[in-house]
Amino acid sequence: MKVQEEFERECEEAVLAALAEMGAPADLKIVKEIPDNADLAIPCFTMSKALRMPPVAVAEKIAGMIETPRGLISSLSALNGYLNFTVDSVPLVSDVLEEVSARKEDFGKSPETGIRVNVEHTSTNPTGPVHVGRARNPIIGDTLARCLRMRGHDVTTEYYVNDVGKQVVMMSWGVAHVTPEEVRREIEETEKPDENPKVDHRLVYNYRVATKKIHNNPPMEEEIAQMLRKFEAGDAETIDYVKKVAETMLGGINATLADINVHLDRYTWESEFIKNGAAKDIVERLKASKYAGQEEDGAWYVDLKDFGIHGKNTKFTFTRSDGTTLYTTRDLAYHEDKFSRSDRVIDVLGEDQKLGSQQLVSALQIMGEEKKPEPLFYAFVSLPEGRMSTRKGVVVYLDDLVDEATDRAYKAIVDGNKCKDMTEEEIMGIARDIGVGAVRYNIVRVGADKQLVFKWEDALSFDGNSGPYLQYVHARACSILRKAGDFARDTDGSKLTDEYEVKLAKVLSRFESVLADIDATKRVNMMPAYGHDVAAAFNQFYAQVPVLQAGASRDARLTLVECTKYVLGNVLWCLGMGAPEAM
RNA sequence: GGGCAAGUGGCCUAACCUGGAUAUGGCAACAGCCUCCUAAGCUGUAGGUUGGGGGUUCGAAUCCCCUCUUGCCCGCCA
Repeated sequence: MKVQEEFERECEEAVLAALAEMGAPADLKIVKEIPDNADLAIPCFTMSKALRMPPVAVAEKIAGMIETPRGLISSLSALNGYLNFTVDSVPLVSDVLEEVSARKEDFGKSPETGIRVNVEHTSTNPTGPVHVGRARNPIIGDTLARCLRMRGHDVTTEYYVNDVGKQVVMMSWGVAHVTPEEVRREIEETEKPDENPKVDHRLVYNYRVATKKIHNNPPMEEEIAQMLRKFEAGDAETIDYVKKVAETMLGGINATLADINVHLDRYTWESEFIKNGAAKDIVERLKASKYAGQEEDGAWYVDLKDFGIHGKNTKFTFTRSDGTTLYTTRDLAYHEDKFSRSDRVIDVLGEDQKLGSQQLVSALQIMGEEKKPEPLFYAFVSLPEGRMSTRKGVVVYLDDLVDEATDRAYKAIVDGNKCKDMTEEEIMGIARDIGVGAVRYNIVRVGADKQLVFKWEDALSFDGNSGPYLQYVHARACSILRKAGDFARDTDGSKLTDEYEVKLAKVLSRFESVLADIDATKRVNMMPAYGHDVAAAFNQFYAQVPVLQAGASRDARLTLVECTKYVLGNVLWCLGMGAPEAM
């Protein structure tokens, strides 16, 4: 994308030269914007004071001093105090097409940076299936990881498995001690039973029966407490048993994640930090700090009031009164572990973790750790009835959402009679791509810090600003290329001067800068927005400009179509969505 | 009580970090467009005091203060 940069440089230089001639101070700042009605705009408000002229007059004076066309600048006009520059589209379009054609599916991908980035996401407790309220985590995390890979970073995605604590111990107890008969009765008593045969859905019933049996039953409570103590003491048998149950549950969770194209590179088990003593080391290091203190009954804490922590209690407790470690203590050990093998550590977390994350950062600082995790928070998805709760049955499972979306996509394909030449298997594959695409897109398109109310009609939307809208354009482009057969690539921008052709090429050229923005801000919702821009520009082009019947510009247009296919294919890859060649 | 985040046409949403022109799209509504490359599409119409109030600025959806509403948090839980 040399031409765009060159163009911007030329504009800037021309303006600076004009300003110098007008006697403006040399350090005058120039602001550059890219608006809709021009390729580059420079507002003249800042110059107004220094030159003692109204902005509108400044703009007009400068515009009068710069002769166009000149280099890559094809025209310049002054309007409302702005200088609006237009680029010579011919070299620009040629440049875009050449680069995309040369790089193909690597277009937008940066050279390897060698920066090791760890993206921890999902990390949901292995005590039940993934529901839509939590689905934002894997979707945002996976999308971010994919974008960072495009940036050339060495990315590892990672799931922190919480296989420690009362919840998982109860869960394992339930798996070991609850009989099938008890499970059957529990299901019968449930108002809206969960019919899904996957393990993660089934084991929830063992967990529920266990909770009920243990409640108000002192001998059993003691049994659980006993297990917990053994666990904390590092008893390998107990830890391994609980881990095995957690692994079973995780199998179900991973199947769900795989369905939405999310694969984790690595799993780290919380229990490791108890077994290998890392959590104990953290305790010793924190105890040695000047912020450390001990309650009368023996619990240790660090006081974080000097670290910007507010509230009625600024103490951050890191051991129980009996000296055992807490979740956050182990999380500190985990972060040290991640720092030891990464340059950047990104934690995708629910907004309920904000305070915890802040405390973690402060504790790391107290320990003398120089690196800081980069948290990425998302607000919860709720239902119109309120907050999601498995217990209250106010819940939509991700498995059910994906199934429903896939079914609807299947019907749309069959109803649209678009499957005459397809096998059943092909139809199913496309339906899955579309269903999953709709679900992922719908969640990732909204800014992470925005509260989201889940509505089936939105999640299952296949038109307008939706995942399938982008996929449809990909399929359309593929269809044209299929029908065209072999053609000679033609990147000559002088053959693509139609307004829609130029607009499309300009949109394509923005891909790399979108990736750079996401790298810097972690705002993954910019990717679906960009994809929508590409798709919309293509659809307009498609409606206005014939390709196969284009005569002399046929090859050039086919090249533009092919470039769109590559860019959109890469966008869809970043979004973890399939790119169907027909739909 | 304190802290953190969000509030944008009937509904959802973009731009907010880094202040710039007439506030981006979509859904729903209305009116058009398939003898032509996939109508999951395209074109047009209508719909806004960016929750409210103050301030900074030549200029505020964007920054600051106040206020209201909503969500999240303030465990020797994970």
